[in-house]
Amino acid sequence: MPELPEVETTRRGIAPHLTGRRVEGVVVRQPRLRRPVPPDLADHLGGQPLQAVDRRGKYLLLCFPPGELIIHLGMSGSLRVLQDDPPAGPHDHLDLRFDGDRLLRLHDPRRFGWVDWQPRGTTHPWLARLGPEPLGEDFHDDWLSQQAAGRRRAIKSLVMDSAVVVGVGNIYANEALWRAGIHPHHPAGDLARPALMRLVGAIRQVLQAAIDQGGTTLRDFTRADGRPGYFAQSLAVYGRAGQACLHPGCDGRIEKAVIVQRASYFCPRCQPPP
DNA sequence: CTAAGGACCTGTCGGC
DNA sequence: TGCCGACAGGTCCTTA
Repeated sequence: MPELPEVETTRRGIAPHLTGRRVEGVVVRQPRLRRPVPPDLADHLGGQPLQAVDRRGKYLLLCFPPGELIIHLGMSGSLRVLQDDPPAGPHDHLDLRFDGDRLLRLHDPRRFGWVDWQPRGTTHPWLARLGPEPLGEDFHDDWLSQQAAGRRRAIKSLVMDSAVVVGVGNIYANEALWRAGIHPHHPAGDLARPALMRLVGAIRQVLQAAIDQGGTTLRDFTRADGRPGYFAQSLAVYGRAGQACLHPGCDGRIEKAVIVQRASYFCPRCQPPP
């Protein structure tokens, strides 16, 4: 479910309801997520005020004075802010109860998400390896060129590598490559500089547009307030196999192929094979 | 070092 | 209508 725009939408949805409030209780119903939920979460969080909700790539960071609670939503996770204490349903694995009867509830049917504690001043090993934020100033032409140089792997695989740039998942990788006119299977190291420049711009544009529209709702993604995101209607290639390419004047039809184990959609005319 | 494949889970959808 | 396999937004770890 969540790529960077969905995580950012979630962050913006929960932060205003919880920032400044203290944790009054922690309920773990299912500790077996992708990694085990730390058994001592309540010791870290109890009585602590939430200072901010930050995001790094697709990781949410709930910041408290002694450290940060890291939450990754995996494929199917979502967070909701609820009032009072409504009954938990299936797959409601974790609750954080805050003052004012606010409840932050983690729901994750596939349990690919995970939660961990990071003491203040330390960096979790998984966060330490992350590349630049796609919407930040450290993600630029020089960086992508340097990362692509000498690499034989498919460009789609490269931009989905979180050490290269964070937050570009399968949907938005497909969309950005279409916008940039690059075939997803093109060897990264063979791409000319102008193509890589277009790709940097396209990644930025597609992610920003998706954030502006509240993320993409496919199947079970809903925002923290329960409303859907609207970017799905803006998808140009993802899920559009067999349909007409949306580039003006192009008479191509979107094709689907599996590249590096993931569904890839592209226009064979706008994105010529290498 | 690089790149590909497997693993972790459940729910949904299409086809027979 | 019912069953079964394929597939789904992620990413770490192992293997070659």
